[in-house]
Amino acid sequence: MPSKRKGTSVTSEEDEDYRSKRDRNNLAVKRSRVKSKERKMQTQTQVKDLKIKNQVLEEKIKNLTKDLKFLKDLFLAQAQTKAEKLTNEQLRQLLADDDDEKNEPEASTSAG
Amino acid sequence: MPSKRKGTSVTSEEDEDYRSKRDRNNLAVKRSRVKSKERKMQTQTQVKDLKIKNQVLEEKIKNLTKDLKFLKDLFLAQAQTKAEKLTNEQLRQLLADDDDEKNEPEASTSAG
DNA sequence: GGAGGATTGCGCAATTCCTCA
DNA sequence: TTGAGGAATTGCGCAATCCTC
Repeated sequence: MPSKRKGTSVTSEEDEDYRSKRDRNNLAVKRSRVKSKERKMQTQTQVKDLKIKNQVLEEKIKNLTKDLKFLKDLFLAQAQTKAEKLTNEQLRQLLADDDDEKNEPEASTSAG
Repeated sequence: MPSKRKGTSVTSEEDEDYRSKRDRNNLAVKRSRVKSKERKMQTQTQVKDLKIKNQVLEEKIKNLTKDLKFLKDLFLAQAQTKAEKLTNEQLRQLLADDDDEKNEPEASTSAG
């Protein structure tokens, strides 16, 4: 726009440089903030999702535990009734509450 | 032109008001941003925690499922071997895969 | 080695939220 | 209930810094 020469030339040139630089930075700032906001929101929905998933898993565990207890009781009762070859001790070992363990229950007992 | 003077000079009074107001707001802004940053960080750790908890639950489910299968097989084999009063059909019902169900497995069958 | 976008702390101003007479 | 006044939040620009090519 201003085709100024010498005198103010350096200044106006610097001004233009400065301005365009600022403008570019302002755009960069906007981009950056949009991105930041997006990330923020997405971690929030992530929290929500994880909480839900968590509940589902808890529920599943509840059901599995219940089923397991049911089967254990059933099995125990039947075995007892039938007076299997397994001794009570063996049974107890076999059915030891392994719900809290991290390892395979089968490995915990080694019946000869 | 800034004509100061006059203790009650509107200008200087307004200036002071303005300044103190700005200063207060600047502090508020700082507080707000600190809080915001804290919240941000805490939801991030929350995500991390939830992910870990989730893994633990998954693992637990894996183990429970395995235990359940083990017991089912055991029970089934034994029942079969012993030729229980329960028919195969009844057994099948009783042991129907209820892992995916949301209801109590006991209710699904009414053995007489 | 420096140009240029990305981040970030900061202040301003507008707006929103909150409280209390 | 209302509305005035102050705190909190938010969009925005500046400048310093970080980061990368």
